[in-house]
Amino acid sequence: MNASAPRPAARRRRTDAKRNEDALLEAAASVFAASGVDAPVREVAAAAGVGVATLYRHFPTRSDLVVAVYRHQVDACADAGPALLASEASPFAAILRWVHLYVDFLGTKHGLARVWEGDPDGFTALHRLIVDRLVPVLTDMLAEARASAEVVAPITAYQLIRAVGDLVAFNPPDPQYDVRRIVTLLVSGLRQQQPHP
Amino acid sequence: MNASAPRPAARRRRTDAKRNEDALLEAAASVFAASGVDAPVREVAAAAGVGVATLYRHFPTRSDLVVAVYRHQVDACADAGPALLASEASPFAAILRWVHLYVDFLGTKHGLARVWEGDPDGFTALHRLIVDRLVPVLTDMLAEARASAEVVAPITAYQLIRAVGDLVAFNPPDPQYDVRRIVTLLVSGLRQQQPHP
Amino acid sequence: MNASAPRPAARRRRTDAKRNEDALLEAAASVFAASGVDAPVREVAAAAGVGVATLYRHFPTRSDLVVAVYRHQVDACADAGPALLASEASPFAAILRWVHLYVDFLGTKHGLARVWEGDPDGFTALHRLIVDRLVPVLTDMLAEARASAEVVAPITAYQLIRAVGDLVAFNPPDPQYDVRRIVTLLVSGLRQQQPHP
Amino acid sequence: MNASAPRPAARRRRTDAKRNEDALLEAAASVFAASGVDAPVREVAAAAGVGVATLYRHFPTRSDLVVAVYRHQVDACADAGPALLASEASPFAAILRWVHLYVDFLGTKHGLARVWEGDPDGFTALHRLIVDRLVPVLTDMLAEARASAEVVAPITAYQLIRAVGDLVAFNPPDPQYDVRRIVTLLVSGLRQQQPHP
DNA sequence: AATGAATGAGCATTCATTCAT
DNA sequence: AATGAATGAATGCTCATTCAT
Repeated sequence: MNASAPRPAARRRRTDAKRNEDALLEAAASVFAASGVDAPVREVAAAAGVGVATLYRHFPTRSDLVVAVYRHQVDACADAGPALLASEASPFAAILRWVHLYVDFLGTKHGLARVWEGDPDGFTALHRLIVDRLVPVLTDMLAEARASAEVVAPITAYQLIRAVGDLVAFNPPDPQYDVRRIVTLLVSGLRQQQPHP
Repeated sequence: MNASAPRPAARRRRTDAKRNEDALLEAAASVFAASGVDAPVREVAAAAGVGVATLYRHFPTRSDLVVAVYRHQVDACADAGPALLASEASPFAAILRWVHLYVDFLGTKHGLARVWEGDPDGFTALHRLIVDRLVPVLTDMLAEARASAEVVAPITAYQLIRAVGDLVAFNPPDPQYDVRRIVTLLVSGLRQQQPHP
Repeated sequence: MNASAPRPAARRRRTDAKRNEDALLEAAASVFAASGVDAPVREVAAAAGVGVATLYRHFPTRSDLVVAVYRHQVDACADAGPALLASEASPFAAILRWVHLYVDFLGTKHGLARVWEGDPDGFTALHRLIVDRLVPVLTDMLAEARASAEVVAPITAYQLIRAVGDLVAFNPPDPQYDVRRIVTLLVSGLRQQQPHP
Repeated sequence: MNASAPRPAARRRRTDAKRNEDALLEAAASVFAASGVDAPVREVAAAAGVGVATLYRHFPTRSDLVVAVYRHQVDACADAGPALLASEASPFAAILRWVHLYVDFLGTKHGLARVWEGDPDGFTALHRLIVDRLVPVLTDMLAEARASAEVVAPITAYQLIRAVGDLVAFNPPDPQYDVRRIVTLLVSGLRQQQPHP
């Protein structure tokens, strides 16, 4: 036995634990989609087929769980920004596509709007994650779009991301109300000089 | 017994009841502003100086209370539509002003975003109230703005009102995030042909 | 109807509420005796035949309940001090009798020792009650006993009361260990000059 | 296999196990002092740098751990009895000194009062240890003191040891309440004929 | 019509103990 | 022999709603 080959027992234990963590993440994603991020922790644990304490072991606070659930998607979204800038016909087109990717990410996650409140309990971590990863990406895209004069409205990336979050957060798929259309409306406003209300 | 001369006792009864109802409405408005529309009913009853059961008598569901609290403001908002259409420089300008009046109304009411969810428990009534009173007003304003080609985006009044609600609902005054600026951005998008995302 | 004859409904309500409160006090006394003052609140509520929330209504914190349970007995104990001073053959005899009344009061109350810890959660109120009501009584008795030279040890009433509490707190009736005998031993030490350990 | 030459592997195993046990004892002593003997077992295991199951292997019950932690000190205390009898000026002086050694031992161990309860869960073992080791020592000392008529109160060693335990158990250092003074008061009572309460 | 006491379900969290590796 | 992940029962507390007076 040597350092590069850990004992099977140890590795297996970790494998099982990882399996549980994955099950929790899947369960949480599903439960959050169905019942919002405020769903009872017991419900998540039950959906994952584990005890509540197991959930607490892996994710000591609800915030940790929420962040873990969304981190992958946030990362993918962040990575897509530069790619779209390169592939789309114009910076504005890239922004529009990127914002819709962000909408995909926010998807069905009810209750996520609380992320933007200064909630001391929970959502600080997710708030930070989004701000840290997505705001810089969109900031760059907006800068390019301004350089080409496609975007003229004095809106920051933070404001736009937060607004989209609000628009999506509480809207499950609804034939009467197509979120994408509204998000497109919002983004298209970037091309307008802003009137005085 | 005849309608024009109720017995003094009965009249007194009604007077007291009205007084209670008014106290409840004031209390609810204040509590909702401070703690959101999810605030405990006891808190509202206590603020009004009445028992909880009295609250329930007047407003059997939370939804009824919410509606009653906001009906006056909704009415005022509805009435302002035609007036703005007459006084502002253009239909678009009128729409912009009117939407900001609506923002004023939504103002400090945390948690109001749930109005748009298909919440069976509450909010159905407020949803209906807003749809019944405000959507027609904004529909007319949009029609005029389209007639003058100021507005070209294919957005319905319902969609716009709902979007503004989402944008405002969870955002207490925050120096980092000025809701009005975002709402203006959204409205200014009405003047743009909508791109395909 | 006049002020001296409240409406039957109101009075009856209060009567019922009082009945519940009494039931809770009895239940708490019994449960505390059996399982200590740390016993689950649910257990007390169940023993009283009421819901937990009813318990919380009457006694918002555990501390409140504990104090309420013991207040009557503390009062009785306090009142007995001067009476014993008058009736017993000597101040020392009165002290001895009084301390044993205090032992009766502490009786079977397991877990009560925590009263003396600086427990921020709970017992501050009971601690204060005992200090406020009993310490002055015993202080007077000790003063008289010192005046007649029966008591010479430099011990304060607070120290003695606390010591007796410790001796009794965790000792349910046990044939192997008679608390009264030990308490008597402690009190009889008051007549001795204290040696240097 | 023979006793005088164990295989190196086996010896190594035992060495490791011993190391773990020592680490656990040190950790437990420290944790018990800081958080009382009720401290979570995980805390002890973590402080020792081992898994909880390792703790359970070495000390199947909390009681076992408590006893192991305190055995050395109990032994030292027991040994001091005869020595003091020889060195002090009188049997009573020896008793007083010895009891204060016992107080030193009980020292910072919060929650130890439960030792005297008939706790089926834990503490039985520590109870037995103290009874087995210390009671005989104090019994001898009391016998000598009675022989010289210094002690006249009919108290057993068991009762005295238990009383001192109760007095010390829940009293962390507190300027308002000096345990040693009270213990001295108790011991000095031994020189008094006991009054009838 | 008004009261407010009572209810009990619901939720977050902790901890002792077991067990597969 | 050691590990530490998993378990789930236990507990404190809150809140919407009902109901007898």
